Formats: sequence, structure tokens, C-alpha cells
Amino acid sequence: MSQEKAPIPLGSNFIRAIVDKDLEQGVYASRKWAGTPGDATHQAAGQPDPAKIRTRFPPEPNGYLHIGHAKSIFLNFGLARDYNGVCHLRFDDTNPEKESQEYVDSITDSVKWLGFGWQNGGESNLYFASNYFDFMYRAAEALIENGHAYVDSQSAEEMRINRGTLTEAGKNSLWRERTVAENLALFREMRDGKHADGSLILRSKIDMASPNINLRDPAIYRVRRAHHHNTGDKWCIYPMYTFAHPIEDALEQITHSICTLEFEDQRPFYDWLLERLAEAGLLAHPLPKQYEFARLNLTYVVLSKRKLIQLVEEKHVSGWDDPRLPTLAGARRRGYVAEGFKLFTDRIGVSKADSWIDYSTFEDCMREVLNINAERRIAVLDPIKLVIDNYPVNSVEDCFAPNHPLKPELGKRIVPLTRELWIEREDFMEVPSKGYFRLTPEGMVRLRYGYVVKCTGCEKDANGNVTVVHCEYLPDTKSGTPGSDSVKVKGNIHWVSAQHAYECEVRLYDRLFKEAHPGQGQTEDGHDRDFLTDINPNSVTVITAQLEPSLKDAKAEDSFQFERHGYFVADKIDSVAGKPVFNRTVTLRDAWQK
RNA sequence: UGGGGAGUCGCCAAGUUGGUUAAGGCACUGGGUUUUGAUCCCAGCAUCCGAAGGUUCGAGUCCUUCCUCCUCAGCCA
Repeated sequence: MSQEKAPIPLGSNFIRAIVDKDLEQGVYASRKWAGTPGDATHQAAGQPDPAKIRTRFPPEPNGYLHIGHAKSIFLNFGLARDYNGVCHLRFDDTNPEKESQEYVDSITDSVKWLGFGWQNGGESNLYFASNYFDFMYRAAEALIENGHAYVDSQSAEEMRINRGTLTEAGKNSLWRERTVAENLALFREMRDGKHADGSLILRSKIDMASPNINLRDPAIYRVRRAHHHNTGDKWCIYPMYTFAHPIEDALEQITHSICTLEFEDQRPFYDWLLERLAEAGLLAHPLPKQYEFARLNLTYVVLSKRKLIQLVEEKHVSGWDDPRLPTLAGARRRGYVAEGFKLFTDRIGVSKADSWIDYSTFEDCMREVLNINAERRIAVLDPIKLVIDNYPVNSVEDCFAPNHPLKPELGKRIVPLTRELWIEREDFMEVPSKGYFRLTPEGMVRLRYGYVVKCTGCEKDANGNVTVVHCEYLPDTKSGTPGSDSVKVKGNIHWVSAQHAYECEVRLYDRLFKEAHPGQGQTEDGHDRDFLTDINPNSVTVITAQLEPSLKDAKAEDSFQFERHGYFVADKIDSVAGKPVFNRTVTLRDAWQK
């Protein structure tokens, strides 16, 4: 037998390699889980954790989720699913000034929409960092008691100056050597509201000369009188991310804490903190470990929270769920589908290399799943009349159109054929360009699912614009009859009976930005370019289209392929029963360059 | 300029302890099928792994030097 290499598992990446190794070595085998988050004592009373690994998706509820978050969601929830683990949804709500319930709600919605949940057996793994404030306070006191933290009286400005620079060491604060008793007293006073916002701050005591600036006594607790969406006015001191996040992970028995690259420099503090708290008996080994991956960069969109907020607040878009926005709420309204996100995240992989993904890669993923899932319908978006002059005036004839060419079991539906039809303006050319094989004078074309017709001419208005096209049909050539192949034509155009058509509003969306990297580069006079100048002025076109009658019954969020055009969805918000309006999700690929 | 990361086909990305022909996907290019110029099918697509040296029977994988890019100086996350 030859020694063949084991096949590389699909979707292999460096994080899976780490998990594989950890599992193989039993790194987390001794973990216990009491059913809820808690400290060492709490967990020690629990059972061996049935979850092989625990991951978490920890958004701050201060904005809407976007495509970049989808990458993280699929990574974390996907890992848990594939390794018999559990993934927690945790709101990292340690800064009350920016956070709100509105964001909490939209985030839970989006996670569910992508197909994930937090119910695992009998437990609900939906958590809030703010529910750990009591423990965090206790942990801070423990740090103080063990000489690992002190209360600083420097102003923010002084702290900044004394932190040093990238190349120069910082200077110790004058208050760095306060006694444990003094620190404890002051910290309690901070908690009890005896000090003004910004007047005192709790810092960890590590090394002001560290080459890693994040280790120069980072701030861990600040005084901030602000109403918290979850804890109300209970606290006037709040922990910093740096301090809070490792603790959240540890209390939840997270094994693999996965975040983006910009937190790499934070990892030494993450480990330092957890070790100190383990020494103090508050946490037990094995402790969670942090791993970092490259965040998503997508061409033709902006994903920074600041820019998204600006687009919404300055009303360049209609709201957080504008179909042109890369938010998950917007994507959903646009007609993008969860399964497409799954395909996309599988396809782009996970690594530590900074990369830019072409927006078309994302669109292709959506096309791919929509092609499989979406039923076909007929829509004329830019209508022009076609009259079949040799067809009886009051006749209505049934034609049969398959609902899905790849799924015959979905059956066919009837589309009525009459003498006067709507066809696509671009399907007729009086003077055809090279390679054009649709309707032209004297030319023949098939009316899809109907007859072959021969063009006999057209009418024009005073400006020379074509207003009506005339043709005659070949009675023996109806689709589905033996004679249908008697006349071979290359062109095949879609149509809708003018008498039966559903006249409907359709929004044709295009990219929000006309540049691959909005705002990148500099202006002629050397300033940074404003990303707003790259907004595509034609990112949406609202038209009145003529749709096949059955489309009247479409329900909000139903997706269809409008044949020869693309994928469209009945708008989630603006559709009314019996009167849906459609959004173009993405066009079909078009290999024919005019 | 200090610390921490990253550089494999146009875009992503495997490549675990060095082992002989550098996965796969997307894109692209040919050809076929097709009542969507869609889909689908078939074929092609890196003598080369940021660069230059070196170690070795053998290097994308080890060593040295260099280059480029990202990231850190919030009482944001």
C-alpha cells in the first residue's frame, strides 16, 4: 500500500489547525462547566464541559452588523458546530455612552437570519458583559490587593504624555507607588461616586518601559456617570475593553477567543491579566487563548463603523437597512441570502494576510445559491410594444413556463399570450450591431415558451424613437409542440401580455461607490480624499416594469430570477399583499459585451 | 525610527515534523450542451513560492541579510 497523504479537509485554515491540535492533546479536557458563566469556584462545582470547544461572537451593541461581521459569525459559530462545541453570542457592552437596545435587537436579528442561535440543549448562551460587572469589580480589587493595579490621579493629558512614544519609554506616574490600602480606598470611592468623571483611573501596574505600548500600565477602570442600557445607573465606573474582554471569555469558559489582527498587541495583556486572576484563585486553568485573523476588506464598499454611520446620518442612504449598504440588514433587504454568505465565507477562507476581496466574488456567491433556489419568472423592465399582426385580436392562449429549469418537480405555470405584448426595448434593433441575434427587421426570434415570430417592421415617433415593433408569428412553432423545432432560431426573447401584465415598481440597485477603494489616495493638493466623493450617483434607479401576472402574489422577501435579467426580491418593507415591489439583488452574468 | 504581524497564479488560499510533478476555489481563455447571450460540462491556466545569498542528496518549508505592506502612543472596542 502506498503512503498517500491524507486529503486536506475543505476549509482548512490556521485556526482549525490549532483546534485540531488542542483537541488531540487534550488541552481543554479538564474544563468544567456549571451551566452558566462564573468564576473558578462556580465552574469547579460543575460537570466536565460537554462542549469540546467554546467560541464566542462578541459585538459591541453600538452599530449594525455588516458583511465583515458575517465572516466572524461564520468562523465562530461554524467552528463550534464542526467541533461539537458551542458558540456564545455576547454583547460587549462596557461603554454605556455608545450602546443601546436598538443595536442589541438588530444584532440578534442578523445573527438569527444568518442561521445561528444560542440555544444549546437546555442553556441559552446569550450573554452580556455588563452582567459580569460585579465579578470585574472583584477582580480589580484582587489586582490591587496583589500589587498589580493602582489608582492614578494624572489627567488623561498627563497620562498621554507620560506614556512615551513608539520609540521612547514612558515615565512612571507619581501615583504609581500608592499603598494597597490607599489604592483600595480610592477605588472604592470611585465606585461610590466620590470622584468626578476623569479625575481618577485604575491602571494595571506592569511596565512603563515596555516596547509594547499596550503594556505600559493600561487603564482598566474609568469613572463615567452614564446610564447603561442593561445595568441602568447601578455603576458609575466601567471597565475598559482591555480588562473586560479576557474576563468575559474566562467566565464563559471560552477556549478559543478569536478576534481580528488589530488586537494582536493586546494579547500579552490578555494573558497577563488572566494569569494574575488565576494566581488570585478567581479563575482556573486552562485559561482561554486569543487568536487573531485578518478582517474582511471588500472592494466597492465601506465597512468602517464611522463611515456607515455617516452615510446613514447624512442621509446618503435611506437608513441602516438601505439595500445598497453592506449591513446585514441592508443585505437582507437587497435580497442577498444567508446561504450565500455561508458560501462566501467558505470561499474566502481565514488567514492572517491582509487581503482585499473583489465585490464580484461576493455577488457570484449570491448568484450561485440564488440560481439553485430562486424560481424563474418573466419581467419586462424597459417595455416596448410588440404587436403580432397575424394573431387574432381577442385571443388569449396559455403558454407553459417551467418554474425552475433545474427542478422540473416544481412544475410549470401558465403565462397568457395575446396579440399585444411587452418586450424589452433592447431586444429590438433596427440596425443590429455585429453579433446581435435578437429581433431585427426581417429577422426571426422565438418568443420564449411561445412561438417563433418574424419581424415585419416598426413605428417611430417624431424624434425617431421606436414606439411599436410589428411581427407575424409562425403558427406551427409553439413551444412544446412537435413543430417547435421546425424553424431554428438563435434568439430567444421574453415577453409579457400587455393586457395581463402587472405594472410594478422595481428598484435597480448598483454599487454604492464607483471606486474600488472609496476615499483611498489623496487629492491634488495633498489632502486625504473624502470617501463621499466616490459615491455612485446612479446607485439606484426606480423603474416601472411590466411583470407576468403571477408575480402579483409574491410575498415579502420572496426571491425570483427574472429570466435574462437577474435575481430580484420582493421588498421586505414596502411590499403590500397583492402589490409587491421588487429590488434587484444582482444581475445575471452577461458574457455578451455590446 | 521601538514592538507586534503579513508577503505562495489576476483575487483568495492549502501547503503540520524539509522529500522529489506547488492543493483547491474564484476570475480568465478555448470547446461542447442549452427555448435564459444564464446555468451546466470538458480542457487550459505558477519550472515557481517578496528579493538575494547560504545549509542540504533534496527547501515554499531551515539559516542570514534586505525589501514591501499592515498594526500599536483612547479614561473607544
